[in-house]
Amino acid sequence: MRLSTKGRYAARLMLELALHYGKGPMLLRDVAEREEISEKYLGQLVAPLKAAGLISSSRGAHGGYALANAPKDISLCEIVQAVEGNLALVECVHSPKICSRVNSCVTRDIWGRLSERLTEELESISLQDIVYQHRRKQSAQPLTYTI
Amino acid sequence: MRLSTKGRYAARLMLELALHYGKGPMLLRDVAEREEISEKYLGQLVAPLKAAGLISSSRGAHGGYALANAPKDISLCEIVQAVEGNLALVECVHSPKICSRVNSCVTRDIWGRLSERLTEELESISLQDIVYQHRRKQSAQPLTYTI
DNA sequence: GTAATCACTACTAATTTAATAGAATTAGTA
DNA sequence: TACTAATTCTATTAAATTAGTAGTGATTAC
Repeated sequence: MRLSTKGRYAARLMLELALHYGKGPMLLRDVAEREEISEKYLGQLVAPLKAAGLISSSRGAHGGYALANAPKDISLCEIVQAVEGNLALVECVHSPKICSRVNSCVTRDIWGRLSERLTEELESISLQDIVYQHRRKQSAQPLTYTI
Repeated sequence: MRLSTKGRYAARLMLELALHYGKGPMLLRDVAEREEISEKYLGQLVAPLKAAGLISSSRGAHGGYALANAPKDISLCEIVQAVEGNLALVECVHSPKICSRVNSCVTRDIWGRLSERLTEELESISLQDIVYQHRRKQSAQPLTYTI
């Protein structure tokens, strides 16, 4: 029950855009370098994020990507959902037709409620929260070199 | 971020054993028939469940499987964990060594806390709870044939 | 001793994941 | 207009995972 790289990388991509918020579009190349993720692979993740209205892009020279809204108005849930699809822990929760047992299957109900709880948790975390936690953690980090 | 058939089938297998609790060992063949799951595949799931101390088995004629403890004393968390391994949403939470960024990566902290919340939710659901909900649902079910 | 049952191991087809590669499109600027 | 920098789109692929199937061996009740 692991989150794939899509969701994980999308979260890191969005964090970089949030850290750059208000400073114009950010190059995908820079995001890729800072997060040590393949630029080409990130290139595939921005499409669904844009389709979901979470980021905007400008092409050509001096182009790049920027958050479509303020960090406080973007939830982690939206980010993960954009790249991973619905967050149901089992497929039958969203696609009842795939199983003939849905009407009698109590485990489906349980997985459904758990999926809702998980979604609520993800909704409660905003990109702004992640920025705060990142800044706090950065300032607590020891330097990686000695003077 | 889906639960695999291992976790889902294990939950259904354990529910059948719980419904049969106190009536001696239950044949895997009967579990397979009632739940419409391949008996051979279920045969692979019982090994980790037994290793985790959740079920006991008796071999030979009149053998079968039974819960090792009362349904109220077995949590859904134990069942899923037995067959799926640890419930971390991302691998680096339990295996920090696989990524050099763990010390500075704030998203790892977030996935870690979410994994904990999910684990708590699963711990709060006992097999007895599932039996209750199953019985309630069964009695509310309309008959599948008309008189 | 034989039939019934669990136990163990090996194999496999299909799907998903995690990319890589390259051509096409768009926009700013000299 | 031509050039360059950037996103956008589509195809391909190697590796890993999933969801089984198959067969043989070990154990026990009768």
